[in-house]
Amino acid sequence: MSTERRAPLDRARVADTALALLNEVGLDGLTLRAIARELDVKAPALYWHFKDKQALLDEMATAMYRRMVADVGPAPGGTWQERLRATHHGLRAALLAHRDGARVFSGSRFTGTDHAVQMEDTLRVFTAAGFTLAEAVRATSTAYAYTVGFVIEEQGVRPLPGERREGYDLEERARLLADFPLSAAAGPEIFTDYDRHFEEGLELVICGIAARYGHA
Amino acid sequence: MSTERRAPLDRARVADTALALLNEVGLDGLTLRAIARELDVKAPALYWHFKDKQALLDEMATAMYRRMVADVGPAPGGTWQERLRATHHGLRAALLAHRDGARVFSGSRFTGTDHAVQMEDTLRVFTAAGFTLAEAVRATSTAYAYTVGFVIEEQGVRPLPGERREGYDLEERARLLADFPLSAAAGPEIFTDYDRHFEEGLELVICGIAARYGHA
DNA sequence: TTGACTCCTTAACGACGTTAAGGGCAGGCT
DNA sequence: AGCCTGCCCTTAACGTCGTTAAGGAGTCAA
Repeated sequence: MSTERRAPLDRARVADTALALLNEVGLDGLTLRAIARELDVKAPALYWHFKDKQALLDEMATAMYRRMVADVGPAPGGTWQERLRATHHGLRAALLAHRDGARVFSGSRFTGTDHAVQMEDTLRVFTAAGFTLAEAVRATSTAYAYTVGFVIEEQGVRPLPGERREGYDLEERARLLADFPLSAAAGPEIFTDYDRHFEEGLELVICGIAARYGHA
Repeated sequence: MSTERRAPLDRARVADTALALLNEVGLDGLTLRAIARELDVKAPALYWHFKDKQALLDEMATAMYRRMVADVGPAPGGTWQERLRATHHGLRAALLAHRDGARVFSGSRFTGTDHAVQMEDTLRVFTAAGFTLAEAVRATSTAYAYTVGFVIEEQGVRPLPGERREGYDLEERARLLADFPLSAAAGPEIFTDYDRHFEEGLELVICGIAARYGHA
């Protein structure tokens, strides 16, 4: 008989396990009992490490952000445009890495101040390029809102890359919107090719920042 | 004794009542039992009109959109910039009109095809201004993602205009981020004056569309 | 040996979304 | 008049959820 005792839980391991489970069951299926089962523990044990479920979701969001920062890396010597492209491609990838990732992320707040490292880096790149701090914050916040909004929409249609939620049949949509020819024709332009469309929208935002604040 | 019988429910009245209740209790408190109580009815009665709770939330989102369209009105003779400004100010106002409005809205899908009237109007304005359909969809979708993302963030901090969620004290934030001077100084630029900041971000998007697609 | 601290269990509570079964009331048919 | 059909709602209940209360097993220091 094995007398080995499981190593004690910690917040990071719980969050990682919960993120893995999220991909299988989705946010609605992500119950404390299911997470606990995955950790070989009973549900109330989680309350030793988190004050409530929201605190666990916050830790999950923080873990997602940390992973994104690790993938993107620190600010290199590039332009503010390259920086913005890199961070927001990374952010979208981090959100897409988990089913309902954007909903989890946008409904939570970071624990700790780790996220400030990246924020500081980015703001430094912008102010060094001649932006005022207010302009830099406007530019990055606008791009951030765009990315989060985009991925929320995207995951509403496509929970995980490759899957597709029911009720989004393009042909049926075209039939329903027969009286609205432009809207009907817009279907493929809205509901396909999210990678390219995200990129194009991000370029629109970047162009706008350059045009309005004049730091080409 | 009053033998008057309550008029039968219908989907619209249920959705309206639920939206009113939403402002008092928030999305987490918006239970079918509470909605039913407000309508002087028992919870299972709602299942006669909606197949499940999500269908009711979809109807609520549709009602929000309808109200926004009514406020904005049909496409006037203005430019595409004016059109974009009008619709997205209207959209933000509609989302802000209800606590957790953006979360309800972004998690739901419209019932029916009413929303296509406005979409068609907008796409017509853009194509008439010289945009290809693909450009028009990119432009409007980008602005849409921005607005939804912005208001989700906004309502995370400020559930209803005038209120402020706890845990967002600017002074405490500045103290925590003492090691990150730019991020610390960015606080007021992020967490105050949402009206003006939304407008500025929207102008960035509009500038980007004009610059990249060249239809001044 | 005792006591404190850490990390987890068992048991239970109230609330939730949802389903099953059926009842009252309207209107049209015989 | 009686009956049927369909609409709109009720009562009762099921299983699951987040969460709390109480306590137990293990570790380590005094």
